[in-house]
Amino acid sequence: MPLALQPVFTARLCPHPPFNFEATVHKPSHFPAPVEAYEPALSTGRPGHFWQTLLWGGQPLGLRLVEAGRLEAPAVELTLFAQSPLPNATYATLMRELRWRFDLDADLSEFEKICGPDTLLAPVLERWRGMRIKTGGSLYEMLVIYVLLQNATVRRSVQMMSSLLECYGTPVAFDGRELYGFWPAEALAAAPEEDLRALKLGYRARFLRRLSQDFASGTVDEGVLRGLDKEAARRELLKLYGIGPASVWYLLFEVFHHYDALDYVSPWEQRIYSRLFFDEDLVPPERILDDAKRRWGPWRMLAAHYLFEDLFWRRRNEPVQWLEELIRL
DNA sequence: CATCAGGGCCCTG
DNA sequence: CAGGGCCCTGAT
Repeated sequence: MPLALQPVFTARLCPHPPFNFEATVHKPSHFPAPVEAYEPALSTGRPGHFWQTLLWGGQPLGLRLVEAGRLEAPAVELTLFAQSPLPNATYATLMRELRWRFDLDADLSEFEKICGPDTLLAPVLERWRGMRIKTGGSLYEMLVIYVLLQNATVRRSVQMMSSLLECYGTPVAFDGRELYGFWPAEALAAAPEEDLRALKLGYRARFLRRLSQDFASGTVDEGVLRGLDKEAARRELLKLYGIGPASVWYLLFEVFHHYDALDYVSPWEQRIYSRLFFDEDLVPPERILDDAKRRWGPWRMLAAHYLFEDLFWRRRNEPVQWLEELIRL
């Protein structure tokens, strides 16, 4: 039986305009995991809805976001679900955390001014103006996801994530949704490596165990890392076991919000950027990086994110053949 | 039936 | 710094 959560707190969030709810809460390029759910706005007038679980202070919470205003007059209705009411201080901390995770205070005006006229970006900005980074989970949770992406196809990453959630996650029910709450780092830190290998994680079992142990023993401070500049953060993150340049690239952008974090391209993205930026099959990484730097400067990763997500939104309406071959779901 | 690479990274020489 | 090895899968 899933853990039943009740509404305990509501708030109206006002993002810095312009804001695009749909493009911020839902990233079609991400592999699906049963820790979140998204329902687009319906023609009946029902606004867009987003749900996710949130492990906070050791207990699983539910979060619901509903679009309540867009672009220049943005607003989001937020509801928190829990087993029982939480202290007001916790709500305040959570609101700050969520403003960060959904990048609600970002000022995109310079980005739009400088990059808006760019021939590649202009049509995309037209469609997705106000899109932000979304940090789907805590640093620990995002590290788990990035480890599962390593040297695996999308299908395999999805399988590994499901196995882990079924084994170590907490099923919760709120607002008519059933999702999994993430496990605490302690849970995997204590798990024997054979147990993890039984979930077909392969050599990633060792990475996840070591990372979980490091987080359980409190040797990593996400707050401190958020305060570092990009290069300092990169150096620190590379020290994490099982985390190399490809994972750090994702981290610096998605988790630490460095809009210029396009300093590395891994093979999969190389193929996609080659098509998007040059309409070619495979362009050398250096050329991709140089071109992005020249076009978008300090906003190059944010710009790449816009192009990338736009592609995956387009794919929903009609399959993009070359992309389908790369995804192999 | 083999062999190979896939949204890497560690470790060794 | 280069290169072998690593888990598991689906493609060839």
